[in-house]
Formats: sequence, structure tokens, C-alpha cells
Amino acid sequence: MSADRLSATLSALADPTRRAILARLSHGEASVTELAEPFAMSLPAVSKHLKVLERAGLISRGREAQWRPCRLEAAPLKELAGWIETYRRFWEASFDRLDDYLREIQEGDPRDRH
Amino acid sequence: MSADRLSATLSALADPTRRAILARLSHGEASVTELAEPFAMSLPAVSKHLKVLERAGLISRGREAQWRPCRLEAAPLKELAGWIETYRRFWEASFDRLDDYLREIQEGDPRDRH
DNA sequence: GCGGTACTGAACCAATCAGTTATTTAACTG
DNA sequence: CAGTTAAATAACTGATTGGTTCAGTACCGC
Repeated sequence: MSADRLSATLSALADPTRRAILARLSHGEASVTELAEPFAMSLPAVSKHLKVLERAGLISRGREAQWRPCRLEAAPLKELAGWIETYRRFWEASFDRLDDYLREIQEGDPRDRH
Repeated sequence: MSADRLSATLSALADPTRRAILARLSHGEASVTELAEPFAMSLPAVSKHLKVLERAGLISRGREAQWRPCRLEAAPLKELAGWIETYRRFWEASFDRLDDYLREIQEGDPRDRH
């Protein structure tokens, strides 16, 4: 299902290998073999992870001779940060005040409506 | 793979149905049938989505007679916001300055570190 | 041109996912 | 008690995921 951008970003980020790759790229560009080095998996597996990240717009790839240097692209992360921001009030308030807030905006007992 | 909390949060959020459920819950508690109402899918399907959200800690469920009211739990969102925050500098700088920054922290040509 | 290095693509596999229908549990209602 | 409503569970299905191995493509250096 769901080919929307946010879903693509989130499911790309849902894998720890891919998050580690992004963390590595936050220190600068890297080739595929460099990115693969820390992982106990084959190169084609890493190549697939990179393709997922690329399709989500989280990385871009250049061409330098036989190397394909990857670099971080932050736009989808910005979008995600924007989405999550709409929930900030739910964790910023103290738990007691959040409780109050929830009770306040609540429409009432489920049995009462419909 | 990976049962770590962040991965669980992200893969739970990667589904638009589940994000819509969270959005609904941000307006207050709701029962399962209420949550299911906007979707063209069976009730068990929604029940499964709720289980995913619950295992990720994004919702909690109470008991009121035959209803099981769901409420939003923001802690995992807070954790996610914290994680994404480490990448903020990559989208906050103007693109040109980001380019400069990337080139600056880059170790050099991939060929040099073979 | 040949051999090595960097990477991608294709085919395959097991596990998980998102949905279905049918059944079951639990609680209220008359 | 019987009947109804709310929700979960079970069993099944098709699609997707994350990994593999093996082969192919592209570029460099000798």
C-alpha cells in the first residue's frame, strides 16, 4: 500500500542498518564498499538498502569512475520532523497536565455518541 | 529484524492507516469501532493495526465494559523527535552552506582511503 | 586487451505484513 | 436466560522484505 512520501521515509528509516548508513553519511560522503564495511552482510544486501534510501530521497548518488559516492539528503527528514512536531504538545506537558488536557478535549464516554 | 524501540516506532508509523489512527487519537480517546469507522477495511484489520501501535508503545488501551478505549502515548514520538534532531543541521543550513559544510567535513576522495 | 576492483541485477528463499472471513470471548440488555 | 454489541483470535492468502548466491557491467591500471 501507501506510496506517499512520509510512509516511504518512515519505512526506509525503520531499518537499523539503514539508519546506521545515514549516521555514517552524516560524517561525509562514502562509497558503497565503505558503507558496507561495518556490516556482516553481503554487498548486494547493502546495495539494496541504498536503493531503498535513494527511492525515499534520503540519499543521492554521484558517479566518480567506478565509485558511486553516496551523500545524505535531509529534505525527507525535515518533512518528518515537521510531521512529528504536531504531536509535541503530547510529550512536552507534564504527565498530569497531559492527563487533564486529554480529559478536557475528550468528547465524553464512547457510549454516549452514536 | 531488529526489535529495538526506534525501529518499532518507525515501522509502526510507516503505515498511513496507523498514522491516521494516531491523528484521530490526538483529539481524544476512542473505541476500536470509532477508530475503524473512517477506513474501508474490516474491524480485525484495524484491531491488528492497534496491536502494532500498542506494541510500539504509541497507544495504551483501557477497559470500560465491552469497550476498549485507546489513547495516544507520546513517549516513543518524543524519542523519535530526539533522534531526528541530530540531523537538524543538515536541513537548517541553506543548501549552499550545507554543500560547503559537507565538503569541509569530508575525508577526501574515496580513492585515497581505498 | 586482461585482470582486478566496484557495484548492480536476477533469481531464489524464508519470514513478515496487511488484509480477508469465520469463530470465540466478554459484557451489557431486555 | 437469549440476544446483541464490542472486540479479539485463528486460519488463511498474496504481496513485500531482507537476506542469499551467482552472474553481469563498468572502469581503472598494467
